[in-house]
Amino acid sequence: MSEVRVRIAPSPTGPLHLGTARTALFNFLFARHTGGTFIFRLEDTDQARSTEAYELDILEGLHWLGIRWDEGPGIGDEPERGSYGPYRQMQRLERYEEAATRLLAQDQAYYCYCTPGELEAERRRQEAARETVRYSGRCAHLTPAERGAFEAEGRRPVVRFRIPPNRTIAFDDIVRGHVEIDTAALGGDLVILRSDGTPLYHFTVAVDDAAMAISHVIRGEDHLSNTPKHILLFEAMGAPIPQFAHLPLILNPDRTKMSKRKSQTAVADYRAQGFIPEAFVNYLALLGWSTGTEEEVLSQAELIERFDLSTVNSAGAVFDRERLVWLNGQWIRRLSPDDLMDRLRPFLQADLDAGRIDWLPSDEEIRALLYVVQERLPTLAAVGDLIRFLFVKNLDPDVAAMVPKRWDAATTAAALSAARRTIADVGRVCWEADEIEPPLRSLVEDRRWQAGDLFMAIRVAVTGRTASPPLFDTMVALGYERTLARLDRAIEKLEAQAAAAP
RNA sequence: GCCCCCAUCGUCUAGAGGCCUAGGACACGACCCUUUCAAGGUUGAGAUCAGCGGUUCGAAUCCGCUUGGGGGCACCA
Repeated sequence: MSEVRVRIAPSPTGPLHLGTARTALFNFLFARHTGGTFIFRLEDTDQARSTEAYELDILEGLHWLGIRWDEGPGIGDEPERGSYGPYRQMQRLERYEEAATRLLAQDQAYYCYCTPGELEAERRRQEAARETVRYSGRCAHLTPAERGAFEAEGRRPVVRFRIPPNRTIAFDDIVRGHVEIDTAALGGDLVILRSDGTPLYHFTVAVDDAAMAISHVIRGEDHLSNTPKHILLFEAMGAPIPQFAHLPLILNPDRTKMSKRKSQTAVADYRAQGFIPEAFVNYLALLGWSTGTEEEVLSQAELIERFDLSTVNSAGAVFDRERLVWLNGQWIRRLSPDDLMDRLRPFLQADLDAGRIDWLPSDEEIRALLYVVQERLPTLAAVGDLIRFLFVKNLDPDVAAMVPKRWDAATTAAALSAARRTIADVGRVCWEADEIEPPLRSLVEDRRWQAGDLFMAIRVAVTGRTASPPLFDTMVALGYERTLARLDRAIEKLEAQAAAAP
């Protein structure tokens, strides 16, 4: 078998899309598994919609996911790599022109002078007559005189590639098996060069895949019906035909092709929401493929080792955010403390910028909290919800939340006062969770309280919420002075409440 | 409209003719653990394998049809 060369060829007409990321990943996994070459090529011939910002978003997004290419553009100041370049189609225009010229010379392509208006009218008529919509081939056999007349009118021709009218194109798709499509269904002769001379997608794909010696074309199922056009172009250029593998589409919950209208499709958004690349890659790899075992949490290395294109599913897969969140939690729990700390910092900074906390916790403060926080994080962005109360100056605990069902405001105030004395005594000696808990438990026992009642009252007093990391660790993180101050403030509020409504 | 593809729990999937009274995971319920929230553990509910015909001693698995869904048919990619 010849060398494996695969490619991802996104178009910078939008931010990195989930589907592009998944296709890139499958190409990458296949290349790494087989020891082949993974190529990145930018399809930027749609000048009207392409932007540099999108290009950067795609480059950086794939990089963030840990998907590296062997050939393709560099990021930032990095130079382009690979000997089949350039890898930006706008820098390959002469090649398409040359290829088109060759096809014209061989009469496999011709100039077409139909205007967009004429084409539009033709299509309407076909639709009205319930005919198959296709280019009629009006310009397929113009005489030099006719061409001259059109030129004299000032018409600028497109170049069309001749699609044979009655041929069945067959290929063996790696994921779908044998596929046959009749050329009659292809819509007639294909425009390969616009009237301004720039090339169109189906043409550039075939020219570049041939020039870059692509061995396997791995892409979304939405290209399945277009494959015969590409095969015909490969044939016309005398290029070998690559193997095809059409991946199932990623779907909206209503099972239509995933779109930004109905789902969140930008990879950057997931990143901003605190998903980590390990989980994202893991999730994407398992959308439409599985190892065949019951393994679910897999690293990039494990995915590469197990990946097999021939066991990719053929049915579309609904994107399930809940499952992604679960995997994200799995991966967050596997991070080392230092790593987690580094990844959390930007999210805490964002909380500070948004005014949700009053100062940025120091590394020591974060480190002290890691072990209580790590198993509670579904996403990195959730860190604020978990520990925000530690980094605000003032807390205004809700009295109703503080008072357990069995108590009223006055008894809660009294209980907290007793607890405050106990805590104050402990803290002077040694401010550690193991030192705080026993005396509070004996207090509970002496007074015949329910442990949960007292602890909940303290929790709300000290954190302002009914759900928090473990209470004693939380108090340690808060510090002796601030814990007491918050208890005092809570007792004040409770007493005021008790006095107002006895 | 025409062409192509697809079809197992709500979702992602295992399943390559007997191992399937269909397994796992997410989500959901219960219980255990427990100071709350998580995490973890145990467990439950959840799929007449879209339907109908065939092939076969035997079908979720092979074939055909039907139905349903999706995708493609640009001087977009």
